[in-house]
Amino acid sequence: MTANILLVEDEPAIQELLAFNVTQCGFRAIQARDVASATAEINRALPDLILLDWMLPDVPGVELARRLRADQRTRNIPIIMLTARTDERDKVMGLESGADDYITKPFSPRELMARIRAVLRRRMPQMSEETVRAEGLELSPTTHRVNANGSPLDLGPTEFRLLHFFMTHAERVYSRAQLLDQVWGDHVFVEERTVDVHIRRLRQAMEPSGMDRLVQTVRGSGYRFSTS
Amino acid sequence: MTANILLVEDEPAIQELLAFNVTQCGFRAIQARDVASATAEINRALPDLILLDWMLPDVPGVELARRLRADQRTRNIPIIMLTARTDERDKVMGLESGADDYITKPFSPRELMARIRAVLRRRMPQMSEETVRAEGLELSPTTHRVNANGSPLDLGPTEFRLLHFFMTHAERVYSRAQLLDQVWGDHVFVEERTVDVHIRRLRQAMEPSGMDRLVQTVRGSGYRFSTS
DNA sequence: AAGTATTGTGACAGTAGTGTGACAGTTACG
DNA sequence: CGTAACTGTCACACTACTGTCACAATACTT
Repeated sequence: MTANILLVEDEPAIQELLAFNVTQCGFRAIQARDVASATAEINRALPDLILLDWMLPDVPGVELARRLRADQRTRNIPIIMLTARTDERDKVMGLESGADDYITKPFSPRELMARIRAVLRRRMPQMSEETVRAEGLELSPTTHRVNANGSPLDLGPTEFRLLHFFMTHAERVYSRAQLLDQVWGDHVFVEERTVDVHIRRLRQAMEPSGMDRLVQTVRGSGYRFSTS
Repeated sequence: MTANILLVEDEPAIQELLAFNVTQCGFRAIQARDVASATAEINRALPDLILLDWMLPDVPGVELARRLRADQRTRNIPIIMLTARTDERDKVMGLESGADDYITKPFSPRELMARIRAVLRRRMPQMSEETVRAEGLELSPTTHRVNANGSPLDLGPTEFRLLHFFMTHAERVYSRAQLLDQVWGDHVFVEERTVDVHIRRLRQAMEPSGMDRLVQTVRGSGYRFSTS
């Protein structure tokens, strides 16, 4: 997964530091010194994530963020704001402009990387519109249908999203909180045990085809979707 | 969650101030005046966070940070650098050495505490998620699975954490008290002999693959995970 | 060799974590 | 509207795990 990351920053020293760290982590760094060249780069090829400085020579970074959010094509590109100001109001403005996260200068490279990864991880699942297949299961996001060994599965909306998430994130264990974040959304206020109930409903729907064994409980940790 | 914080600072006045603030916030303060004693403290028991002064009598703080980052066992311990210098180059150097954050003297106690909490919050949830391998053993925290020469091991939650700790802290002997701190958590009230029982359960699970020999008893001291 | 300290082991009750059925409130849709 | 589907929550059942003990086995001391 070599994501393209667009760095918009005018100070050469910081620009260089960013590029160094980003490439170090296996991402591809695309550099821009101002909003004008950033826009050009975006038009050339959509990046997977934008690291955007607050202060830029031509137009404020927030303004670019707003523009990107207004455009259908760039709406879903995650943005991390890079700002020197620390007072709360600026932070809120940065977020309300559509940034997914922000980080204040001076920043620690480790923290920056952690946030980049977190944002990318959060974004990735919703980009996949392709049909997912695994172990006789076939889930198609576009037609909203699931097949288990040829016979259709009847799932509710939540169970569908849950199964879709599991199939695109197989093997890994997810805690109830993580599943709530990923499947329900990271803002909702729902009991963690609700996850259990939907897991059960998913298993119940998968039981006739014998596929329910794929949804596994990891006691003390959460759940896992696995073919073994 | 009373985290252990190691304070490495030579000036007695600041050392005291740090210790006061840290304990005030419910953390346990471990004090060291130089790199030598800091290293000794780290070897005795791994702290959850290190507050590291830039200038120290024996070795520069950055050097200690680099060393800690190079060692497998201490790689994931968050470090906050404490520095009087404010010019940008020093900051970058401090961060590239692997510090998670830094704070310039003179600092406000509130800011210090905020950073400590932020770093801890960021660190705590993830216990080094990388797959650990040793001698035909393969433990993956993300999938929550253990393989011993290809065949899966069935471990309870505690045995899993115990093995994970051992594999990431191989060769070294740990007393029962230290194991309770590191694997159970430093707040729990549990008999020391309980460790013995879990060691036995771990060995029992590893026995079919012949891996139980890796968990060794050091009479009078504790246990050790070793490949020899 | 006996005596003492330390560790291994089996059993067991209590408990935390999970499965499950039922139900009321909500939304979707004809 | 009225009905059907879906959602979130609860109470209860059930299971696996935990911590502790008593006693056996072992290593060390004198």
